[in-house]
Amino acid sequence: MARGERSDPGTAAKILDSAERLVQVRGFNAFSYADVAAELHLSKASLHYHFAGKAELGEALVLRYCDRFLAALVEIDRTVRGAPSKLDAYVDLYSGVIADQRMCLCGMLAAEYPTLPEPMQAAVRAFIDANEVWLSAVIEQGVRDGSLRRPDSVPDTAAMLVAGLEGAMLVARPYGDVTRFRAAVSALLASVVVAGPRV
Amino acid sequence: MARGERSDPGTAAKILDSAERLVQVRGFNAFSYADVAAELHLSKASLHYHFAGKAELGEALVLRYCDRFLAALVEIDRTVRGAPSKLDAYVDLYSGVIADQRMCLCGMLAAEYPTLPEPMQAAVRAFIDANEVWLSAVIEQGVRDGSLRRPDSVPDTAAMLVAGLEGAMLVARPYGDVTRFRAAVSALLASVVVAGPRV
DNA sequence: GTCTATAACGAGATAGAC
DNA sequence: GTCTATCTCGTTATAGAC
Repeated sequence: MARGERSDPGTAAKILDSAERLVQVRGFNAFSYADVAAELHLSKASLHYHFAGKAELGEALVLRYCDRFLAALVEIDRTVRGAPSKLDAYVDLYSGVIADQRMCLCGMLAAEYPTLPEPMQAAVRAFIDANEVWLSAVIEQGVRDGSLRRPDSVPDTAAMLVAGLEGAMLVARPYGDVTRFRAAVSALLASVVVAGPRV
Repeated sequence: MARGERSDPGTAAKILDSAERLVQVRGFNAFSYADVAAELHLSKASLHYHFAGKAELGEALVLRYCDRFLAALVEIDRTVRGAPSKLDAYVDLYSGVIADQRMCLCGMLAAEYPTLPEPMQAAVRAFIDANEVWLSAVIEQGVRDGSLRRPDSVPDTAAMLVAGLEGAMLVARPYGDVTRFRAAVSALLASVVVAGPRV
């Protein structure tokens, strides 16, 4: 179902799946073509056939990740009505990632940012920007209908939520479970949700 | 003035200073003995004289960082009275780090956590635990005297603040200035501080 | 305590056969 | 499209002179 992949879509997608997991767990600088090759029982040379170099693989990785994430946000807008429920659905996107012992791909890349090739850097910024734009719209909606409160301006509150979620994933990693993540996120949501029950 | 360093304290401290900066900017996996040696105009072999291997250097690095950070928390307790002012002083510790274009050392290491030698992993956990314990005490104090509100339980609110600050540093990195950091932190503080002016 | 020299290894990448 | 073989480079680490 992938949209515009060159050559054999099956193999390229498998390479992206493997590399994505490795980057989310270890980081872009701590994974290698050899790791992916071993996981897929391929040679390193085959990887170079599909992705010319690590920079190109990394760029494809982050572009696909952003596409999927933004598509999930569109899907939330399409299927969920209330602002607090939209926030819950948004948090669930992150919960699903950390449940796998992974870090958000773009959060990991933000840590490694100064070492990344420029196209990857640009994509990471675009991911963060898009998250803040989407959250700002949700906050606006919730403030209008009284379901959300904002401790500060709308964009600053959106920035707080992105930072809080990325940070909650980061800080939870050393403990290897979702408990720490849920603790921080519970307080974060409580600071913006007016009445409704928390998840 | 360093406390218990082996051999020449001057050189060892310089190595730690250089390595610390490199890890905070690039990450533990993306810096090398060669980088430190070049910066200090020393040979790689000299580094091995002071720190047997990268694992030992990394452990010394994170232990020194934790010592300093915890000492700064003790100093805040000694010199600052009100809970909101303590929070401001706490935030300033982070602001000083990001003003240098650095990530919190332990935040960076949390991202790289699965790839680290075990002694470094344990020190990262201890850093996070200590931060949450200290913040919990500040929140307790502020709730008692009415200067702070807590959106959730005390430990969960403490976890939110650690996550929010680490995440704010992480998310600000791609933009190379403190603006994004201040935005998220402004909203974060506003969600717990009852009345007083924000910094 | 610092150096040069080098070992031993793994990384990213390419050539060319099949 | 995948392979084996190889190249080149950077990495951590060690030996031994000064």
